Amino acid sequence: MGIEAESLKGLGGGWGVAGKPCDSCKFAAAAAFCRADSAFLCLTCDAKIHCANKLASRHERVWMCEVCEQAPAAVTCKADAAALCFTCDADIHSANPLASRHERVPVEPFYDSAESIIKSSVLSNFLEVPADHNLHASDKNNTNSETNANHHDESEAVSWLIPNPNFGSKVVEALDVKPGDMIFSEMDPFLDLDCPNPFYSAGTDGVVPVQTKPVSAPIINHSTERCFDIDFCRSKLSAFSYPTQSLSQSVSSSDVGVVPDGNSMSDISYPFGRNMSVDPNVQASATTNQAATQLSGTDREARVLRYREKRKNRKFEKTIRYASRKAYAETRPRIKGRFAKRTEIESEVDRLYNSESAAAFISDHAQYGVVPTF
DNA sequence: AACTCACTCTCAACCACAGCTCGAT
DNA sequence: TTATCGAGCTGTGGTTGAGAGTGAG
Repeated sequence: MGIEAESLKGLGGGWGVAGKPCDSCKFAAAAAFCRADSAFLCLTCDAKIHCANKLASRHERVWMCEVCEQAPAAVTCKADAAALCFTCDADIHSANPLASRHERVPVEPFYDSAESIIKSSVLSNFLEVPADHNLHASDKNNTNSETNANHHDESEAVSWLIPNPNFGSKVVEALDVKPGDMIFSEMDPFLDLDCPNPFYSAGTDGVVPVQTKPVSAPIINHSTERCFDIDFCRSKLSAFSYPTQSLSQSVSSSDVGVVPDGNSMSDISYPFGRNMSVDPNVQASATTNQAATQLSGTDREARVLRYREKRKNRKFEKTIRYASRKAYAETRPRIKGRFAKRTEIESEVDRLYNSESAAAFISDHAQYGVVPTF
């Protein structure tokens, strides 16, 4: 079981929600749960305790839930590449039919020290994926589209995950991502997962799915055309068993009805390091409102999960909605690639077969059963 | 540096028709 | 209220040609 770089960032309360404190040192955030000791341990304490003797080193340990960081992970979702506790698993994968189809396997315990596993995982990630930071600094001539795509994706993920505004902006800056590269409208389609998918909503034979009318999401702000139509409050993740502190934060930020001014919807969407305004007054007001508009860790987490979900399922290749039409199209006669009337084909065949040259050709090659091409 | 030419690549348009939608009866 | 009919619309794939992009001279 590898630990993704993203999840590593999340260690220690990456969602803005304080992770469960280590039962040993009571200081650092717990990173693993020891079943034998029934204890939550940080990396240091885990290494200290479970490397002390051979018996301790055989204790089964599992990672903390990557979402809530409050409970030991119980399952690993392959689609999300995340280890989740029972609560988060139930909440996330009951959110929509698509999510419920995610393949999940029981989390596998580990026996080495958590720290060494993370180090080796980081090393493998480093070797596996070209280091973007170094890449951008040293190899700006690399125009490989795939690399750029990965670069962009990681930049997106960073923009979602970085809890500290300054840090976030620095990372984005370090990744050499221009503000224009992170236009919200580009990502927006991947955020709103609540639109019904005709492929999954179809209860018929699947050849021609029943198309349901799209359900329009509630509009948050009617006063501006630039309002993005996203209702983060619908996230079922708010039902997580977070400490009341984080819950109240979530409620206060989402339920007080803070009406963003002008472009501030994008401020909500990118609460950290996304304020492109150069007007100091606007900056000041934005800073003042940031506490109110800043999404809680729960909301951000929900958004990231939605984004990941949509990103995994987006398809750039052509999708066939009607297999029967495809079958007909493939068998349909053509003339220079265009569909042709069957009568035209028949007359064309007649013309070919009735011409003198064709008759001579056929008589010469009669034993081969030549099929005319059009 | 600016221009022309040849070549490559991308993408919209075209076609017929089965099957779906929806209003009229 | 339900069933039927028909007009109109949609989507399907291979080929083509226009236009954009690129490199050499």
